[in-house]
Amino acid sequence: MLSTSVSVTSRLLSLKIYRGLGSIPAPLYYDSIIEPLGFPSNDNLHRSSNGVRVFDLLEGNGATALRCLYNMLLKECTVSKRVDQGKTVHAHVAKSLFRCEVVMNNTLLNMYAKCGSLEEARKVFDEMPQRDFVTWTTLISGYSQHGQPIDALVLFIQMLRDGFIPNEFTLSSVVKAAAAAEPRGCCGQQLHGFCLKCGYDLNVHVGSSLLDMYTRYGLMDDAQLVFDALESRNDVSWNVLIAGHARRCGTEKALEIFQRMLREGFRPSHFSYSSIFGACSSTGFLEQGKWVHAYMIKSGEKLVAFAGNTLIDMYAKSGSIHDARKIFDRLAKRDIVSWNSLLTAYAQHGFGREAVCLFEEMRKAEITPNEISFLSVLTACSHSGLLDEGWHYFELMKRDGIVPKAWHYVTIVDLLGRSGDLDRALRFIREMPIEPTAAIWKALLNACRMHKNVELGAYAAEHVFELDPDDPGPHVILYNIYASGGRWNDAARVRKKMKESGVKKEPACSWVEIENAIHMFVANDERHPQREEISRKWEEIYAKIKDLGYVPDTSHVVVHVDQQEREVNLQYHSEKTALAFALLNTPPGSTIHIKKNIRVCGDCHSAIKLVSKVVEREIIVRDTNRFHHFRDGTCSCGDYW
DNA sequence: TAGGGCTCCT
Repeated sequence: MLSTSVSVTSRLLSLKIYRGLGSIPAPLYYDSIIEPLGFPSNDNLHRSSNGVRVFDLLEGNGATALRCLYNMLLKECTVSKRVDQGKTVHAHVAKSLFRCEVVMNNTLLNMYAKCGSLEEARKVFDEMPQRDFVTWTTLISGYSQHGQPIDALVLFIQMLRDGFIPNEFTLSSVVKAAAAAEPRGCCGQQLHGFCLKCGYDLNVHVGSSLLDMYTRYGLMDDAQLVFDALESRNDVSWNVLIAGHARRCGTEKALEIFQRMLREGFRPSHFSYSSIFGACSSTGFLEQGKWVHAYMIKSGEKLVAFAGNTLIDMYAKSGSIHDARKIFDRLAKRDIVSWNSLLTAYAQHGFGREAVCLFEEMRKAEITPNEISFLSVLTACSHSGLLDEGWHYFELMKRDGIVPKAWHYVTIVDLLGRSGDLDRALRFIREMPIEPTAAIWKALLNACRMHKNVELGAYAAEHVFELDPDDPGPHVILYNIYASGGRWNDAARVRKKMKESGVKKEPACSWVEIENAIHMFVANDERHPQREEISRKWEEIYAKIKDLGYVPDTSHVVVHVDQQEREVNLQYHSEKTALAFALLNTPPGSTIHIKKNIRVCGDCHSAIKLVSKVVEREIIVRDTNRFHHFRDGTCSCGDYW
């Protein structure tokens, strides 16, 4: 028996499994193999990078050493997700005296499950002569962690039928599966009842899973109840609650829980920071986000990619593209998401040249761009009108073996549309190997609006209405195309159709953040306490920009009323009111940040360009698509958005 | 030998 084991060990070594696994540190050999066998500590052993010397020492107890070796190799394969090498170890285990051992098979099953090789894991499970509750739990968590929640739930029911008793490990995985399996079903609540009956509902692991499940269902009060009842809390339970509120745009609540977490003496991790920064960026709470960033620096937390990437996104989405770059430069170690975050930021701000430079820098650093990197650089090219560069990267992407997805095609249609070559854009749509999506037709529709092509615009709009009938945006764009061409009958028809189909234009609103407070404005707002001052300020600005040649473009008023009334209507658009308010309440010379829930209107765009010149200030407007940097009478979008 | 939180995307 002994000689067989040793010979398997030698064969493993001769198969270069050890070497193929890379650097298993020598102390690990000592801790896992040598010490349990009672060998004395040996400095040479610690320093040795050559496993052979270690195994020379093991000949005295082959079976135990071999079990340790298999466990250690499988652990290494699991951690480094090297399933191919795991299969080689599996082949040896299958021929060994351990092949029927439950624990050894559980380890193998775990290796496959963790690597996401669920078919292999299932095969091990099915072929096991004996199973225990760990066997069931391991496969359930494998399914749960790798996007097969229904399989996890089915297996859980089978487990119960076979008479196995689940424990806190099983339940935390199965609750996670329930949260992913259905948007808001009763299955999760039934499971909660089951956990309660088993006495696991207050356990920190099961409780955190339940808490997460309720936040995903949107049942925040239930989540809070679970959290309050937990018998103990750790950083994960706090982070789950913070992340839950952050995901649901409950930024203020997320910040409040974060502060409570600090008060109760828990140290935030990069998960906490990442959730907070993500929440601040999606809702535009820049000042609060900066405060948390400052706290992070003060507490000595290192800027790792995980939180740093969200911070890049936060600064970029708040309009501070230069701060986003600073964070990127300070990251000790960057991953692909770091590069993509900054690329995306440049794309959203219309910094096409910078995006192209960064993309090249990335390739020089031997980082392989993925489909998001290409999407970002293509979007940046289209937002800056870099037609040739855009084509170049589209071809490069295909050469690199990345199959373009619908959103890549959108950017190319946008790029061609922007250049004014609408026929080529249409030809491109007809020749693409995928079925055009609503977004692709929307890109063409938008180009038709820009270049005032009524016929093609109507054609593109028909496709959009068919594929995405509920989006009010395209109806408004088609209305504007007809209106700006003076075709009021057609425009009225679009309006009638909107009414009949129940599609409602989203009410426009703009907001500014001044000294930690968000001020929101809607068109013709009569209720604002400073409305008279705002109105006077705008009239003053209006007179100045008129002197510079501003002519109100009344085609942007989506109501067919007389010319004078249309001009008046235009002057009370929410972005103009927000701008007047910001001018009244911020120091001269400072940058003004405005956010809008829909696309900036064309007339406001022309007006804000001139305002930036008149007041000599930079004005940054974020709408649903992108950022506009207005400075000295021009906009970074080059009037195409 | 098994568990919970995970950033970038038209």
